[in-house]
Parts: sequence; C-alpha cells; structure tokens
Amino acid sequence: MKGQQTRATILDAALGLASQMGLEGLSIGALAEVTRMSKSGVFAHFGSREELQISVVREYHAKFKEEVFMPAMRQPRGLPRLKALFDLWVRRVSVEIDSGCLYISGAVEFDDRPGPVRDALVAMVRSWQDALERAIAMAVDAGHLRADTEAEQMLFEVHGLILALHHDARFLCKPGAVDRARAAFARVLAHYATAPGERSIATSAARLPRKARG
Amino acid sequence: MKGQQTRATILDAALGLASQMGLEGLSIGALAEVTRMSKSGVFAHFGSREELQISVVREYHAKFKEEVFMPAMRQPRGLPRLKALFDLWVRRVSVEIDSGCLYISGAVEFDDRPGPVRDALVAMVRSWQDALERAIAMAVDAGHLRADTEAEQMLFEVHGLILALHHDARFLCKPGAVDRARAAFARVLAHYATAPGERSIATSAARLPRKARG
DNA sequence: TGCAAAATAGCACGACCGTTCGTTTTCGCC
DNA sequence: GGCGAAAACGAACGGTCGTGCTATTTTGCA
Repeated sequence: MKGQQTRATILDAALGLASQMGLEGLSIGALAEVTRMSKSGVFAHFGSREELQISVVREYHAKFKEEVFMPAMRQPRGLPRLKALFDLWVRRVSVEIDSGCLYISGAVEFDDRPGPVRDALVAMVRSWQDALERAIAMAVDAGHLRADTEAEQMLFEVHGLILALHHDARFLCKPGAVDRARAAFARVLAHYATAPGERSIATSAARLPRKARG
Repeated sequence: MKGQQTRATILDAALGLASQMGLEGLSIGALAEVTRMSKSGVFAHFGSREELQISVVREYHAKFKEEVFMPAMRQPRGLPRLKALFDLWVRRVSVEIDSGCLYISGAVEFDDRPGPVRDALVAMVRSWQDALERAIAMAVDAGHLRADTEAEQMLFEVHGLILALHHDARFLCKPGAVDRARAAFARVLAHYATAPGERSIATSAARLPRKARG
C-alpha cells in the first residue's frame, strides 16, 4: 500500500519536528506544511494528535535502539559493552545537539501530564534504563566492577552525566561538555571498578581527562 | 498603588502555573481564570506574554536565591558552604517534586528557541552555576578539596546529580532518588577531597549511603 | 481498461490563543 | 464628596489549533 510509505514519510518529518519543538509543540498544521500535504491528509494517518505523538515516541525508540543499543550488544558482556553503551549514547546526544533528545525533552514536558503519551514515554525510557542496568549487573558478574556495586545507584550517576551533557551543550552552549561527560564517566567507572581502599589498574589513566578545557 | 499588589498576586499564580505547565504552556487566559480576573486585566500588567514569561523567570530566580543561595551564604566558606548549597538545592527539588523546577523545564523548552525569554533564563541559570563554581573554588582555596580540582568539571558532575534526581523523581516516579543524589554527592566529594592515591579522612564514612535502598 | 477501495484534499466548525480598544469601575488625594 | 488617574473589564479581531465531514483523486487488482 502507498499509505504505509507516506505514513513513514510523515513520521520521519514528525520526528524532526518534535525533536525541535517538543512533543507538545508538534502540530498537524506544521507537519502538513513540511510534508506538503493537507492537514486532513496527515490527520487521517493517525486518527488523533495523541496517536501521532505516541507513534513519534515509538519511532524515536526504534531509532534509538537501532543506533545505541544494538551496536553495543555486539560487544562482549561486561566493561566493554558498558563502555560502548555510554559511548554510543554520548555520541547520539552529541549529534542531537541541534535537534534535541526526545527522551529528555519528553520527560520534562510530560512529567506531570498524565495520559497515554506519558505512559508510552515512560515505558520507552524505562526499557532503556533497564537495559543499562542489566549491562552494569553483567559487568559486576564478570568481575569487572566491584561485587558490592549497586547497579541502580551507578545508573543514576551515569544518567546524570548524560542529562548534564544535554543541558550544558544545548541550553548553555558550553563547549567541551562532551569531554566533561566522558571524563566523569571514567571517574565513575574507576570508582566502581576499584576494590575499596585499592587503586584501580585498568582505569587509572582515565582519571584525568585528556583535554577538558573549555 | 494597588497595581503592584495585584501584579504580585498574578505573578505568584503565574509561577505556580508555569511550574506545572511549563513556560510555554503558561497562558493568559488560564492565568485570568485562576486569579479571577479578566484576560485584558491580567494582560495590562505585563504588556505582552513574553514580558510575563520573563517576569516569571525573574520571580523564580528571586525565590530560588532566597531559598537556596542566601541561607548557604551563612555557612563558612569551603566545604560547609558547598555542602549546604547542595543540600538546600536537593531539598528544593524535593519540595518541587510535584510542581517542577522552572530552571530545568525552561532549559529544555528553550534550548533551541532563541529570544528574550531564553536569554533571561540562561542568565539566571548561569548566575546560579557561577555561584556554585565560586563555592567550589573557595573550597579548593581553603584546602578542603584537592588543589588540582577543576571547578567546572566538578560542577558538571554535581549538576548532573540534580538533573537525574529531578528526572527520576518527577518523571519516572522512582522512590529513593533523593538518597541516591545525596550518596552520589558524597562520592563526588570524597573523590575531590582526597589527594591522589590517598584515602580520604573527613569523608570516608560518607562513601557508602546510609539508606539508599529504594 | 474499468472499478472498488484506499488515500488525499477541501472546507467548516468550535475552541483557545495573544492582543487591541473603548468603557467602566475603583482608588488615592485635595 | 468630588475629581483625576489608575486599574480592571468586556467585546472583538485575526490567527492557529485539532477534528469532523464530504468530495476528489489516486491506487491496486481483475
């Protein structure tokens, strides 16, 4: 059918528009203008604005999975995979510096706006965080991280680095934010990789950033 | 004059409304309904919606300064003041868990929407971050933190903790996020307070959170 | 090639938006 | 108490929004 193809086209444009204006800022009129279609033509593909927003969230999730999650899965379990996950994540946020991360903007937009869109968003973010937490747990099991590592605590700290990166780079336009995030991640890694009271071996060189000057 | 008083009333209601719906979601109509005034009556106090938004940002900044910055300034320079700043910050975000932090939501909403509102927002956030950075630098000067501490790097990491706290508590509704943030801050502090290769004395007990289960 | 069905367009509706303008109410002061 | 000014109101405008309808075009298949 032709419908599925144009639907994909619309969805692609919607993703770009939503990344820029936010999920709430996404309007059918603007979308119609971009895709050079009529408003009702666009509308018919989704049945409602809410369904459009949910579709956009799902589309973003698919792209995110394809770009960040899948490649990292090709790395061996443990530290290599964990490092790959973070690296790909940072890389994606860096690319998104002038388009915006839908997970982050969506989280802020819908943090007190209940409904199906928020539910979809929460589900997607949770599934991503769960994947990260599993990767951390695997690194613990593999002996790459300390046995007493609290995966959820480490996830909290790592996630904060991504949020700070997004904030500083996109909002404050601070240069060097990427290096800051990478250096901080190395620090976190060094902490959780080192037995208490003992110096790390594998990550000792990563403690000081190579070039973190702004 | 009566004007200043009602203006303050409107601004107060606007602050609550903007914290909940975001700065872009703030509408004069809704504001008029809440304050039981006419749309034009509200409008007349600001002259434009943009001016209203900027006024709200300024009002939030004043409240933030009063509640977080000022009390911490009563602590002696160095670690005590730095700890107080973080503690008050966390406390504020905790209270805001069901109203939202305007700095964070504003940063996401206006990260690619140039204009006076964004400029005001950036100026406020920057002034707050500068204050934090100064507090870190003072702690270094006082010998409470390692001499090679990069204040900007440490600020990046601490700021990330607040963002992660806001995200997990408000969007994901995860319990225990406050404790996670506090524990992570203690970890960061322990790192920057310890001379390389040596164990910290003052903060060794703070490395493991008291009750971070959640 | 012709025909049903799917896809798109066109149009109108009601709601809300920010803003303007003229009027009316209220306030502060002599 | 009255008077000038400040403040609040009410109605209207042009605009955009999401969403129903009904045509019209396009598509895929026999």
